[in-house]
Amino acid sequence: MSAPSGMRPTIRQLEYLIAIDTYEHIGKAASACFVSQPTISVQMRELEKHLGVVVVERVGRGIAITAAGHELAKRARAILRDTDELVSSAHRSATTLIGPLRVAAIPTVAPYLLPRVLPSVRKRHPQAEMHLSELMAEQLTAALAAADIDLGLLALPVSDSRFEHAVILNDRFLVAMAPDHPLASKSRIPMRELEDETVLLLEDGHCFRDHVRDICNQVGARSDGGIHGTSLATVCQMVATELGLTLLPESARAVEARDGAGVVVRPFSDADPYRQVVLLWRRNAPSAALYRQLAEIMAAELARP
Amino acid sequence: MSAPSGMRPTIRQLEYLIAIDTYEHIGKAASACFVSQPTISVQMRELEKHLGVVVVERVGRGIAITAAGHELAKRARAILRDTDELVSSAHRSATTLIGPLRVAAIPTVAPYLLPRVLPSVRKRHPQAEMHLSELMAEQLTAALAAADIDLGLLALPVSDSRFEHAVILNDRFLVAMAPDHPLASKSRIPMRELEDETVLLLEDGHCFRDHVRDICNQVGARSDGGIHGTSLATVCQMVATELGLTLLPESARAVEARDGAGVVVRPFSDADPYRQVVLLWRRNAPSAALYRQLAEIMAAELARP
DNA sequence: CTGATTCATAGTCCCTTTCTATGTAGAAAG
DNA sequence: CTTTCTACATAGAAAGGGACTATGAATCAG
Repeated sequence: MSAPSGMRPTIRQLEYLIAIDTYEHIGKAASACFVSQPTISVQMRELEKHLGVVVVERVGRGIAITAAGHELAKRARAILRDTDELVSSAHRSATTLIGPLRVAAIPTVAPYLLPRVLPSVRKRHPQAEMHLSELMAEQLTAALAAADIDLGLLALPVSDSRFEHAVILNDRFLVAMAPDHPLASKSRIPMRELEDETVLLLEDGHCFRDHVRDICNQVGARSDGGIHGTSLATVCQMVATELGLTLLPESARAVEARDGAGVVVRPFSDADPYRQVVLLWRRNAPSAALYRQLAEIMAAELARP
Repeated sequence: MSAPSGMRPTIRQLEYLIAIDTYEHIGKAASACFVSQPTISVQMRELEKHLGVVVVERVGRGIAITAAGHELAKRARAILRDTDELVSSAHRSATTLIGPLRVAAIPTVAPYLLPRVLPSVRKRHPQAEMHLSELMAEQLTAALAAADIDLGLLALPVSDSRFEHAVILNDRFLVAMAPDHPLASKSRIPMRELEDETVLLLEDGHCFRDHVRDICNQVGARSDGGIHGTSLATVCQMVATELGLTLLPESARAVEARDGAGVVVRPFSDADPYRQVVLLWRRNAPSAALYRQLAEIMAAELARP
């Protein structure tokens, strides 16, 4: 395919050939190419040597292009046109995302935030095909580092100097419980009330699990039972069956604590824990500037209720 | 169209880009291109500078090609493919006529020999489009010298060192007369018998007119009357109406002295004058070798009755 | 922490391209 | 027929660019 090829002509030789075909006059062709007349002569000789075909024929005091030369010039024109298109395509992609944009989000973010931010992303980069995937934080950062994906949506902390991030949402934690739960009677819940409550967790590997357990450890809630849900949806179903309570990110409220889900949420009264959801990319990613723009678009989208 | 463009990438840069897109590894790309590793690095940096877009991104200890780079590589592949096609097209045209082959013949040759030789020419060069024209010797040689045409079919003599020719037919002169003419009773005619006959000529400018008049001058025939035909067909019609006799090239016999044309032809008994019909081209024409081949094909075609 | 791998950088060399100056051939003019 | 002009070819020199070697920096593995 891309052979070693010391045997391909030069772009410049093709330019000269086209100029000759256009003017049928070496001097004028040289002027048009902003080079001296011998330059054209020499390069055409060179081209003829490589191609094994005579392109220009001396006739009288001038020249004539051969039929073969004319045919080659026609092809050369097409090649240069394609080359110019390649160049302008490159310029376009300097300011616009091109090709598939591979985005991954952690499972506690994907179902709740992606549907809200994707439309505005598509609006900003309509021609950018998007590939979405759902990965837990650890695999997500590995994939990002290996350039298997371009962008990540996850929660802080992310400690890796190879990455750069922008916060797109401060996502409050809410207490989620069955409507009949004793605490449900209060509109705001003091943290201490969680003491002695059973807090249901996600299974291992979810960073949100760690967030929740940290809080539980602070207030002395039981969170080490053998009960783990594989997703927030599962955990909420368990909450609805009164197996215990849990914490939910506010972003999940509309989906998981919707009317009829059997789950109600309450904010804390004496604290305001939250997770920071960020857009993450490789620090030296070529489109880092565009990614920062994207983050702002997402944050703006999420800011309005 | 063919701008000065120090701004176009180099073919070689495109080759390197493709290699990188193929291997996603600078070292392997370098090996594939038979150059050292820094060569690829430097040229890619150069390409990126020109195009204003990042093509390769350092990731870990290796590299990844950007979406933009992949897109550019795709275009580059097409460009190189077209370039290779240009090269092989050039090689083809080194051994085969390409593009329009512009052929002119003098009026006393065109109607009689072109129909006989063209089929074999087409057979030899099926893809060569042919442009035919009819020009008298003087304009024909001028057009050939100016490269307005590629080949000429005419009769010797041609004295111009810029040209080269090959004889394709020795074309005997025959006496043409009305069937009732006194000389028609003889199967072969002594030249002297033309003395005191009126020989009809073509109008000025036809080389065949000169050939005929030379012969007339030798034997003392009257050929300076005010009667001139604009073509051999016209002259033959005049002969049929018994305005006089004329000489015809044997090649015209089948057409002009066909049964029912009112003209019969007889060879000379004591001489064998003829004209030499040649294929003519510019000595330094790139396809001179092919033209010589063509002449041989024509001669062979005309040799069989 | 050490060693290996991979790409980037620096400096040098050399080939290629291009230039200027000159030669040569054909065409037009006297 | 000679002169002169125009146009392209050639030769030699200068400049530029591409490629190489050697080395440095970063990452990952053991």
